[in-house]
Amino acid sequence: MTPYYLTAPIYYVNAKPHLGHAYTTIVADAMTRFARLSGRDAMFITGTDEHGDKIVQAAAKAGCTPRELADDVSAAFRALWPELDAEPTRFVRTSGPEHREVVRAFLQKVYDAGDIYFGEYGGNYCYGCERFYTEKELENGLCPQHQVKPEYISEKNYFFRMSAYQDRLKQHILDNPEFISPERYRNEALSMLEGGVLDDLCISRPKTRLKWGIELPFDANYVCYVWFDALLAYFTALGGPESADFRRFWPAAEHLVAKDILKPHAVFWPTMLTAAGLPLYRRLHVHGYWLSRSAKMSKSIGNVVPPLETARSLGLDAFRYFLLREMHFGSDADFSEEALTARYNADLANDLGNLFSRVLTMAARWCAGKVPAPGADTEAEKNLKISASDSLADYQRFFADTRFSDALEALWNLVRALNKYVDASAPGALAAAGDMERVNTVLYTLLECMRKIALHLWPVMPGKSALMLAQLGVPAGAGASACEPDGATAGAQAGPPVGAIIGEAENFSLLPVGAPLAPASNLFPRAETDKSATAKGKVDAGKGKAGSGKKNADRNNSAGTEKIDAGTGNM
RNA sequence: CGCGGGGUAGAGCAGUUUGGUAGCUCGUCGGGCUCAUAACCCGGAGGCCCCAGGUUCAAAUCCUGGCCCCGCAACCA
Repeated sequence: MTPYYLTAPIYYVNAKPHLGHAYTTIVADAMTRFARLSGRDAMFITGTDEHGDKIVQAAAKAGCTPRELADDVSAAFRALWPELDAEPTRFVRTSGPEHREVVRAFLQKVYDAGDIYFGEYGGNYCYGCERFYTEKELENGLCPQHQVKPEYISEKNYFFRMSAYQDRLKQHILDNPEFISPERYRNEALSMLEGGVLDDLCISRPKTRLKWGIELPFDANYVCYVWFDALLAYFTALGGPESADFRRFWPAAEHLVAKDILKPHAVFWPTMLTAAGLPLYRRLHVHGYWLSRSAKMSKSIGNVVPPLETARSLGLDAFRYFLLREMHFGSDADFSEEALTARYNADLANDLGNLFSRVLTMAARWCAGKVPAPGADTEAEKNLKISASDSLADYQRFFADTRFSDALEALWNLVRALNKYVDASAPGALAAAGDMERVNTVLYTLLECMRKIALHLWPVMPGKSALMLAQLGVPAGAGASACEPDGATAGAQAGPPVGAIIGEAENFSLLPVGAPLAPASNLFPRAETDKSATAKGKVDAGKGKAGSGKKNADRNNSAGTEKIDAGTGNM
């Protein structure tokens, strides 16, 4: 099996997780699940980055030690992922002993190679902020935080000879168009390497100023700069550069990050690897920000979206679907409850949920609740299968290229085509006319396509995917080609078997005839909005159209949007 | 002239690489259907594709010059 190694960031523990962290981790989880469906031996890691000045400051503010803060926040991150159905294979903490040894060995290696030197750095230092400021950052020569004049101090430090690798890195990016993607971030990275602008990187902090870090192996008076430490967590997760896992997975390494940490990943990290004589990662995937009320989320504006509460409002799977569907990977996107609800109703309730509902009801009525044996295909089936093949192939191609929104849109082309197919083939009329062979053919075609949809959605909505498959009579832990009675994969890593989508876009006879079907389905109950509540209030009027905007006080005022218990979709 | 991204129907976006009747989702208006979650299906309305020049038989797309919005700008994770 081809290996696949995906890293989500190891998150900085200076603050609790927010929507952005949730998004990155869910994307990583979805990519990993997709890699498994595609037949790869996939590993996905994340963790927490716990050293540095900011942690010391945050701890002081919280009235605890850096260790206590790190333990606390790291645990919060770790506990969140299962709540989001994100299942990292491993979770690394940079304050752990294994990581310290990986970092020290790496530092020593680069030091021995002659790429770390002792030098002097001078600059405007603000004691209040405990950091240096550049001339441009100062406001009228004063620290923007404290409005005091910074002191010019110079300090002896260790520097990594990063500038020496600038040209080689630039050439690598030019020679490998997929090394950094999407393209806009590749351009950003290239612009960081233009015209000899790259400085050497200061990689030490004197202990007089900072003690919370990893001690340099060649000078006990200094600790390591956090980024030089943090990036190596990607090694620690594999057991260090001497391990068997490293040899197997590192050549397949892909990183997933948000745009704010582009530079460390696109510039620091590859130059570090080169200096240590190690191969570079394969790819770097960079995504944008979730905006809240069209602005970057920030505590001071007060528009931070809490991930877990939001995820629960319409159900975790709907939340994951929304994140992957709404944001075009790489660009920023706006988050709002309204958009989430709109997406939920339009895509999940109306299109997909209702498709399951109507088809399973028909199967219960006319096929005795079992998968019927199809007759010969007519033009309608042939055309539908051609378009289904296209949709599935597009989905797979886009998903593999991190174009999740395009992928889901392609899959929904199939969902909509199935709804149209129901209308066009009018199974009700066929049944009334006694043409049961046609009814069976139509329903088998629908059910088989629905199974493909459910299977392909597993990376995005693992819970609902399993439920959909169960409603279609596909045993848990079985996929496509599947339906073999081994059930080996069921258990800890429940879900379709590795490689389950291979061949799915071409073969339309994979659903076993005679399998028991759920008698009804209510996967995504419609979420009520103010408007639909109003419309509902005047159903009896006959027309069903909400023409007047009449207000229904009871319905509208209490909660606005009704919350749905999404834990169990019934079947 | 620091760097990058963006400005396309009421909203959100795609299309720009490889010029050729401007497309998708939501919303809106009208119709149909009943297997279904007031859903689904069909059809309509709605756009000087930021502005001004230029190249071309032809420009949302290529070129030049503006205007506006958003990020980033280097010991910040």
